[in-house]
Amino acid sequence: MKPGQLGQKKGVIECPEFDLRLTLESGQTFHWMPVSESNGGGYTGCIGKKPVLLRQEGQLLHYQGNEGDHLPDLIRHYFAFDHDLDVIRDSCSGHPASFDAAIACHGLRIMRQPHWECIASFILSPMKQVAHIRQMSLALRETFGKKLPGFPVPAFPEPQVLASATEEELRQCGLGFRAKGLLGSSRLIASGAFDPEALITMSTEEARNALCSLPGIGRKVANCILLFSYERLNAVPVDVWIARILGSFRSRKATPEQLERYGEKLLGPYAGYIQQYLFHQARTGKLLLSKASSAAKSPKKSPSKQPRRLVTA
DNA sequence: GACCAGGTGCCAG
DNA sequence: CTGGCACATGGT
Repeated sequence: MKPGQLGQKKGVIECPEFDLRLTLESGQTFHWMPVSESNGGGYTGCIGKKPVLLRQEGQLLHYQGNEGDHLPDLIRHYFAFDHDLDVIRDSCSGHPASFDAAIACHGLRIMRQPHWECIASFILSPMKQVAHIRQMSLALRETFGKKLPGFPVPAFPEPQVLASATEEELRQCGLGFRAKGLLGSSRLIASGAFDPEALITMSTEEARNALCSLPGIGRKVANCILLFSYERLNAVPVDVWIARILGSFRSRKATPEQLERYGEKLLGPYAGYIQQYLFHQARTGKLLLSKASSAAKSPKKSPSKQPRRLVTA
């Protein structure tokens, strides 16, 4: 393709019940770059290897990308416009706090992200805030990813590329102890010993076990990947936030796996979706978890673990 | 400066 | 099986 034509394909598609900003900033994907208002607003990023600029105006989504990338279908699939959000919202109408969160997060969709990109991104996630995961993932793209002419964000590097890097090179992207897991997982996939595509036809349980066999992936990260890349909409990743929330619904000192099963049961067939609504509300301070939190962490003192109360703002 | 972040792996009881 | 701890980094 000639350079002059890059990024010249424009169009618009309908996007009912969709909030682009909310979806891209909800902590399921990490590389989309906001465009300043003075430059027209919106976000630039890649859907797999295909770069695109997106701008939402009400129920319309304007896109700009490369000729021949079949962007409308790609976009609809990536953002899962086929998910029926009304059904999902109503699936938790029996649980007030969840229902409130679902209404507040109207238009937040669980995406279908490319498998490897999602696996790698969540290997970066342990003990990091969303903003930091974003930094690391962008650093990997800048350092190892393929540049996409006319667009600021490079593609996510293939497993083969990361597999041939050194752990030290990965650490220079700010990964810290996560570099080892990412390198190990890259190698297993690059060598063919692990095939992300094979999980598609597995049961959720089998797929989770497969993911947990990769270095740097435990149950929480596996559930994120299942939810955000393999359409397992009932998968419940139990992180610190969800543990607090579910713990306040139920009781303190349940194991993460107990909380996960409790969440699956409480939140229903779309538990992963509802979990994401609760996660977003809690993380953005719209679910108030009462402040007894810092007291529960003093190393030596008696562990007076009071349950944190959950209140809707 | 302490505290916390979309946890995992490993080792001792 | 459970509890405890090291592991890196960057922002409040």
